[in-house]
Amino acid sequence: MRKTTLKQLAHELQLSTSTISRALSDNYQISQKTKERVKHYAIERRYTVNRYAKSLREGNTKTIGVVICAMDKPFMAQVLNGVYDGCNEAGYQFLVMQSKGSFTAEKECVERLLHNGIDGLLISPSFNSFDLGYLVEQQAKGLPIVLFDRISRQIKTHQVAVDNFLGAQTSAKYLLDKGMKRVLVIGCLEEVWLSRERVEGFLSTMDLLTANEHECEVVNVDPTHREQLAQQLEKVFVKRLKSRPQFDAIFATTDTFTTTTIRCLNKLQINIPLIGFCNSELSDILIGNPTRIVQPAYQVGMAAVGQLLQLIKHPAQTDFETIYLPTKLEEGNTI
Amino acid sequence: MRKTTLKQLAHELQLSTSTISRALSDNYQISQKTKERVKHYAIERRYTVNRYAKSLREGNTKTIGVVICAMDKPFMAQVLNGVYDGCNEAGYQFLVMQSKGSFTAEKECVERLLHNGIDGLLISPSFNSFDLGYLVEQQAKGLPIVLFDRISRQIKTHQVAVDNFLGAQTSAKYLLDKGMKRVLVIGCLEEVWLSRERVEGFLSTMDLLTANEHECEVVNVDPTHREQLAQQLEKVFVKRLKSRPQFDAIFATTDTFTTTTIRCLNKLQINIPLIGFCNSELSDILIGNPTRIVQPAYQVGMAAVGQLLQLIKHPAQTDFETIYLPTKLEEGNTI
DNA sequence: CTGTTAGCGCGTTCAA
DNA sequence: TTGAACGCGCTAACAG
Repeated sequence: MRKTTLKQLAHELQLSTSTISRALSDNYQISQKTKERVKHYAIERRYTVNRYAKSLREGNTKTIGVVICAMDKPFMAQVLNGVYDGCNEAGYQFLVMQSKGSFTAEKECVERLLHNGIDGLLISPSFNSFDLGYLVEQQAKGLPIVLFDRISRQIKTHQVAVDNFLGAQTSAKYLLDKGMKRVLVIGCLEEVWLSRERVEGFLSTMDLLTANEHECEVVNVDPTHREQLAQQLEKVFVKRLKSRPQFDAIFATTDTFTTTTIRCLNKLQINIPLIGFCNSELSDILIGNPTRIVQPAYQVGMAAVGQLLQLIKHPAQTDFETIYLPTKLEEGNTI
Repeated sequence: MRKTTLKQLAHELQLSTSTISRALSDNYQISQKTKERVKHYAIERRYTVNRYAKSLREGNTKTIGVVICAMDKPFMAQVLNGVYDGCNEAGYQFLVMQSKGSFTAEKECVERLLHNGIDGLLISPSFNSFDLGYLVEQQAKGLPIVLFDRISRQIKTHQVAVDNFLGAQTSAKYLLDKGMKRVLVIGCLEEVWLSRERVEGFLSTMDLLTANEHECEVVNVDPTHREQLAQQLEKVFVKRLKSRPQFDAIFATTDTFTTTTIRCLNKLQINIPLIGFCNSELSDILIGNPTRIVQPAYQVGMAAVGQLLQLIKHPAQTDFETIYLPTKLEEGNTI
């Protein structure tokens, strides 16, 4: 199991380790002949550098840390897929940590990654992370950081997000085209930018295109616990939809809201058009076949890695950029 | 960004690096007083060991490699979640590589992990991997390997699988209880153990409980390309279900078969009870509300890590174990 | 109980 | 064009 080392190659070729090292890295000081001999032999002996020794020597790790809420949510799994490809292309690897939505856990994740040794950090702060001071602190110590998904103005750095505002506007336009202007909007209690932007984008278009004649209502729920969420929504639906159907459609502002809404509507036997954010592969075979707003998850991951690698390469960078990627509307057959 | 080192602590406390090292690892040779002084100061200076130096020195990496087909499939994402928790508990970390279903890519993944440095390998071979000789080879060189999900007799080691046979039997029993014995079974063309075991398990119970009076038919399709799969299934459904409904239900033997079946049935406007393997979080709100066979994905990941760590700890191990975890049946409301 | 020394594998001075 | 020597940060064998 012991891997071949430079020393062994050197011994076997009757050369010094430094010559081997230089030959393998195509150093100009080495003769063509020696280079070829060394390279050839290295392949034969299946030599590969010891990453740990190299990292120790060079002071980098060729590893980036990724902190997310949970990797078994479709959106995040797709993002990770993008991160994976982005890293591979560049010869990097990545370590994932899950905060499970806890701010404390999130800080611990970063701590552990730091302890582990990373060249940069990719993070989607949990919706409970109001104070990103701990990130600013690490940044000041020299850690390259890129925020994605849930971005924030608290920290000056590259960021990658989905254009939630535009996505929501598109949804509103879509509904209005179908003649629907009485919409029940499922928003979020917390100060979650994601949901808020979507509510605002939606209403802005509604206001503009209907000259304020829309009859939308925003319901804010607490997304923290899955079961509680279902209960909250059920209550809302019973009250607003069951007796007198005063709404043309529902707009769900997050993936979880969309799927939980389907669950509740189905349970309550309520039939009402639904449009909502949804990134599952199965979004086209969900009950009621809702119209979906799909986020470019893979591209988010890709772009975020790109930004981070660039930041690692140019640490002195001070001109930061926030990339907004567009969503895609996938029509269901009920609206 | 430069982290505190043993040397710095040593200098600042007027001790030698070895004393610091020993104190921090609670070596018995160090006096209580010194230990406390050192530990206290280390915390104050926010010292953490350099994993790379430690690994280089100790010859291990505290990292395990994981090779899977794709991490954005619900089942695998859930497995990874289990792997994550299992690793974290033990102070290990893991590196994921995706084979995307290609045998060549799979071998390259292992190669890259090896190059990177891992203490052990967790792998779910792709359904195109007929020859696991390359794994046996690495095992012979001393690499601890654990197979999960798609297990194989080609390699003697710990393995973790889902009890596919039993799960399929349960499905058959479930259908028979409902009086359904004319079942269209969607199986797999390739020699994929997963699907085959499920077909066999299903038929075995059908044979037993109906004394061969069942009227099942097994259709084998090629799962390689998603779109082709849909076309194949559509053809099958048009031929067998559209004109004369000679079947009571469909049994889909993989997650992909289940969801693609739903897609096709929906498109063709065919209404027939469906039971199938499905591990998505959204399986309860799929069109037609099929009955699902859910695999204990998280537990598979957990158990596999457990096995691997044990193997890493006791490399001489020769008494191997294959763990079979039970599936769970979740009733839909249409069967 | 503590310090000195050596070496894990590598890349990079400095010397030849 | 090549080699010797050093040190990245750490642990362990060997001294005292």
